[in-house]
Amino acid sequence: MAGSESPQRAVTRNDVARLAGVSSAVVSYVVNNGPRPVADATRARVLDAIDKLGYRPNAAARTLITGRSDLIGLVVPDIRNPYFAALAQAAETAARAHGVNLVLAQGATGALEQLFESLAGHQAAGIITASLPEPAALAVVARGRVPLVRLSLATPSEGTAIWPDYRGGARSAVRHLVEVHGHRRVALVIGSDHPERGDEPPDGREQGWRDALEDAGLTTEHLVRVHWSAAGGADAARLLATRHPAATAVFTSSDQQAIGLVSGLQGTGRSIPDDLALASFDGSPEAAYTVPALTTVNVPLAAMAEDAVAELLAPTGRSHRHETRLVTRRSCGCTPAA
Amino acid sequence: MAGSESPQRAVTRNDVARLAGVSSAVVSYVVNNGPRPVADATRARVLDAIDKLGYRPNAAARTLITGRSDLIGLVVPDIRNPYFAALAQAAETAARAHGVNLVLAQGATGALEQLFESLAGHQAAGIITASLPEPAALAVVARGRVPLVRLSLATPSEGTAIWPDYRGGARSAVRHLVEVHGHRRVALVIGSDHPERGDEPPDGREQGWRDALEDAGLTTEHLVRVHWSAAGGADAARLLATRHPAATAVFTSSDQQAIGLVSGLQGTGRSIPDDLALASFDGSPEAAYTVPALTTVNVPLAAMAEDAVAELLAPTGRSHRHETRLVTRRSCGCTPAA
DNA sequence: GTGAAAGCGCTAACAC
DNA sequence: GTGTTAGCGCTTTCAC
Repeated sequence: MAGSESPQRAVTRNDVARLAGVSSAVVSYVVNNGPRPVADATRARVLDAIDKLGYRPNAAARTLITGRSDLIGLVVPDIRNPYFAALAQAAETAARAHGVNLVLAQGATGALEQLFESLAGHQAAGIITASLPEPAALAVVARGRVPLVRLSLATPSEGTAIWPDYRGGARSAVRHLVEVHGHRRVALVIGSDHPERGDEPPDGREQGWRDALEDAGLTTEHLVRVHWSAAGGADAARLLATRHPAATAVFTSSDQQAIGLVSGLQGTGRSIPDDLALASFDGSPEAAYTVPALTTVNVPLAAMAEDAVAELLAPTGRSHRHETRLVTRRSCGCTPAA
Repeated sequence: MAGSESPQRAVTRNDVARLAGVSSAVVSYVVNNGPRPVADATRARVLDAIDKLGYRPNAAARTLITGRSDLIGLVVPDIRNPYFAALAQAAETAARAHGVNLVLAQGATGALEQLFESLAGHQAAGIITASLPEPAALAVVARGRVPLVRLSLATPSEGTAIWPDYRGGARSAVRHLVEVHGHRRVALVIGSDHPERGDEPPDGREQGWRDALEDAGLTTEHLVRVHWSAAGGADAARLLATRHPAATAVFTSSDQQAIGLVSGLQGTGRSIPDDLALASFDGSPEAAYTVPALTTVNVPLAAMAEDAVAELLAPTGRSHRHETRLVTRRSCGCTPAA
């Protein structure tokens, strides 16, 4: 349909060299812009041959010799979770901008060793993980000398970490509920991977909630622990009704929980924001389209992902925190901007 | 902290062979379970050496010689879109089950050539795309002999396709609005990548809506064309109010549009399902947590993704359609199950 | 500014 | 059942 090339064998660098009348080394210099200079005329001939032949470098051969591929791994617990989807889109964009490919892997703590093993076997340039790796998984990347950065995980662990200011963000949301809307009893719906065990390492959101309440001389008694998911939020709606009916406002640790909470409130006769003011954490895009729209703490995922990729490609070993920003919408009682 | 291995040079197959007292070929036979048999005792020695040394096969070397890597590409327009996030999670799960890694790429028609070029350079075992490739991109994979399957794209194109029964699914949803809830004027909110141009190739959802209405002897005059997104759905809310105020029910071509529509209806005095019954298409998880919960046509993404991966790994060239299933919730006027 | 050549780690004939 | 060996396509050192 297109031409008459013989597609039997892949075009190699030698074919290009032959057509351009140069050695294969020169083709390499041209393709990689170095490490040796090439005369302009020669370069043009090579480029021309590459084009004519439809030559495409073999990534495996390059990786084999350099010992480093243009792959980086991204590990998230579940890509369906909109927060991780947003994180993945940010990571893919950043990776692409740096000319590297993202290998997507889903997995939770305890199931990461295999994943890391596979990524290391590919000589991945690095791994970004939003799942907290277990020690065995950490050992794998250490042995393979694969740089690792924890993205969006404030929990202390080895390696570099890039995370949002969970504590400050939570504090600003709760402070908003207290100072702007006058709430005195603000509940916390805190996320957990295992709500029944309740042994999560704290990431600052709970502390931020305490900070804001203590700053205002209020008590921090209304706390409910559920999954991070929308289903968890629906659970929280029930728990709040039975255990903390006096709370007039609530801060949820994820937008998904907020969505589930709103859903779970249906048919209970309580509505948001009139009977219960709501602010959450994440800043996911859908927060603008819920009913009512969510007031939420925006996490700068694009900047964080960019930092994570840059860190992998040129490790500095410096962990750092990113500032968050409160976005007010209807759910806290704010009226839409005119 | 862990041991005292010398992590300077990577452990190779030769190191394993030496420790196990066999040749490197035998190590290969053990690692790959073939192509030649190995005595049990020898196998045990090799496995033991692998374990002791922490040997990990070099994927690049293997790819170089076999000409095929264990990578498959997944191309989606935007992973933040919950439909594609769900598709990606299904694809990742299926890929993992087959022992292959997923390279995530985001891109739309017109920007796929580079992406495919990169994937082909990695000797990807195949590419799953949910974005419709332009001819130039198609040429790349053809030249590189990379199997391609279009997932969730019914639009005619080259290669194999796996898609949901858009037409039948839409028809069943609209029929439900008509037959069960008695609606006579059912609007369609159809998605488009370029609503202003309106030159989308049809995928069956529009036809399914027509089918159901024509089956019932109703007119198909209420049609609005907007983006697939929640923002598009909010636009649709406005357009319906001004252009099609008589419609008493609406079928949206994506859950995101339904979410945006519900959001856009706020403050207009019309509520769902009482003033406007709503059914949509996708079956995304969040449809259960909107307010009201969405009646939607469920797309069997897990099965589709499994088929797509299987097709890449052992091409049959057979395109096929998957059945959908209507899930009724509050938005169409159905009451929750007792 | 260009070329020759030595591998990178692995697979799979092929020999025994 | 096991060992020997010839490359896969590329990068880069070292000559010229």
